[in-house]
Parts: sequence; structure tokens; C-alpha cells
Amino acid sequence: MFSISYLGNVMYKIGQLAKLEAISVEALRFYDQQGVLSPGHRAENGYRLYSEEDRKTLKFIQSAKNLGFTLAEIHELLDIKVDSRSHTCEEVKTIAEHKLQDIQERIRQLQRFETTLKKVVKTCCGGPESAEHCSILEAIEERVA
Amino acid sequence: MFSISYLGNVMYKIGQLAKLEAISVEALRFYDQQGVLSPGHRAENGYRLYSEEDRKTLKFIQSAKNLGFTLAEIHELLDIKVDSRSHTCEEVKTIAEHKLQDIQERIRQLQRFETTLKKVVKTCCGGPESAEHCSILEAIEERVA
DNA sequence: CTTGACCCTATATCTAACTATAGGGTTTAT
DNA sequence: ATAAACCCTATAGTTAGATATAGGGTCAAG
Repeated sequence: MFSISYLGNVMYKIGQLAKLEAISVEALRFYDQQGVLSPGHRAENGYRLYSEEDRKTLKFIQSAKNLGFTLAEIHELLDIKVDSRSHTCEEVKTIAEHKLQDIQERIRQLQRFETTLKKVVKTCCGGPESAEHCSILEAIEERVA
Repeated sequence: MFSISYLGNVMYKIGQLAKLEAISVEALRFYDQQGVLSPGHRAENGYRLYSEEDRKTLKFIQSAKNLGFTLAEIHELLDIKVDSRSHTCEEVKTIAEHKLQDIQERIRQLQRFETTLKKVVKTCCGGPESAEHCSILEAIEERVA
């Protein structure tokens, strides 16, 4: 297998980058289409050619996904990143704080579910008897939440 | 406005039930289509007629949704409920326990996001200075998660 | 007797982040 | 030279739980 180079820089074909960064080829094409990761160049045959810089951007995307950011939010972050001189720390921090609040709200909602579910599970015998008087079903009927 | 009755029992038209239980008419039709809440009868003109029992089932559905159950899971619970003699407490408890584990796993994932996001937010000055050396962007680049 | 409120079905649209498929060109290995 | 492996575009499908829309029937009031 040959390595591809453009203007003296190593370039990756889509399948190569996909393998390196443990992502599907389809997902990479999807990122291109969504504008979060468009390869800097195309070969003459139309193949996408990703640079080392593109690979770093992909790592950024994957890392941001690990923080719970959506692709739309990652798009925003990347827009700031590529022209960071025109943007401020405040903007970035605001985005991150909103995300944090969003996540915390989702945690609270899930914890409400958890609290009630735990209560309800505890009251149930869980035995082989008929569910006719099952305390879980009864609790739900009585609008437990 | 007249109240509708069938075999001596009060029945609700879809819009009436929707108003009483604070749900949209479309959602009720969707529940019917999904088989979680099919009105016991249809009027001669094709109108859905919901009984008091159907209304209780709707309350059950809404309550179960407040515990985080999906419609598919609620379908399962209702299947057990309508023929509770053929089912056991154990079955019901198992469903609830699985749901609890599911919710707890989702909480853990969100908490991982939260922990890292908090760290990252704290390191950022959030000031009006350019984002060129923004510690949040740098942290994401360095695969913070 | 017609207007507005209500009901019906069937189909499309929404969000998010892909995955899959169809149909076709390119490259690499044998 | 040909078959496998790889690339392309464009479009459709997936999940969940609805919401929206088109086109049409029903019903009660004035």
C-alpha cells in the first residue's frame, strides 16, 4: 500500500482515515456532507483526500462528542476554532456552560425517574405469584410520579 | 354539549378525552395506531369512543411515561396488566429492574460528560480575549475525555 | 342551510446521527 | 486481464414519539 501525498504532505483516503480513527467510511462522508469535516482536497478521480490537519479535526470532533456535544454544537466550536482570533474565550465558555446545564437538566430528569423506580421496585415481592395485585402495577395506576 | 353513552356507560370522544388528560388528539390517535390505547368502541360514524376504563389506561400510560418507560415497554406492562392472572410479579419486577438499570447507565454516561465539562469550563477564563489560546478548545484537542 | 367545530384516514415531516442500498467508476493484486 | 477491494453520488431507511398536513365526512348552532 502506497501512501498518498499532496504538496509534499501525507494524505489519507477515506478508508485509511476511517481505519486509523475507528470510524465508519459512511460517517466520514456524512461529516463531509454536514460540513463538520470536509477534506481539504479531492484527488483527480474524485476521491476525498484528508490531510494531517483534517485528521486532527476529526480527533477534535470525536473528543467533543465524548463531552456530549452534538454535531451542530461541534460545528459551532469548529467555526470558532478555525478563526479563533475573531472570537473570544467568553463565547466558547458560554457554549460549554450551556452544554453543562443541558446535561445537568437531563441528569435531574433521569434521577427523578430513578428515585421513583427504585421506590416502586422495592415494594414489589418479585415472586412467582400472579401479578393481579402487583404493587408496581398498582403504584403506576395510582399515578406514582 | 351532550355526554355520550354506550350500554349505559359514559364515553368520551377523542377531543374530550384529550382535554381531560392534557394530551393532544394526534397523540391519542398515535397511541391507538401503536396499540397501546385502542378505544373499546367506535360510534356508527367511525368516531373513537373511549370508556372510563380507557381513561384509566391512559392515566397508566402517562404515569409510566413519568417513570421513563418507552411506549414499547408500556405496551408490555399493559399486556401483563390486562391478563394479570397469567403473569407474575417477577415478570413485572424484572421489567422495572431492567428499566432502572437502563436509566442508571444513562445517568452514569451523562455524569461522565458532566465531570469532564465542569473541569474544562473551570479552566477557562471566559474573558473577552481572543479564543486563540482558549483552554477549552485546547482541552478538547488534547482528547480530554 | 351553511359555517365552524369536530372527527376520520393516510401520508409526510421532525430530530440526531448515522447506516444501508443502488448503481456505477477506480485501483490494486494476482 | 480480471476480480477484489475501494471509491463516488444520491437516495432511503433507522429510532422514538409524536406533530403536521391533505382531503374529506359529521354535527350542532344560528
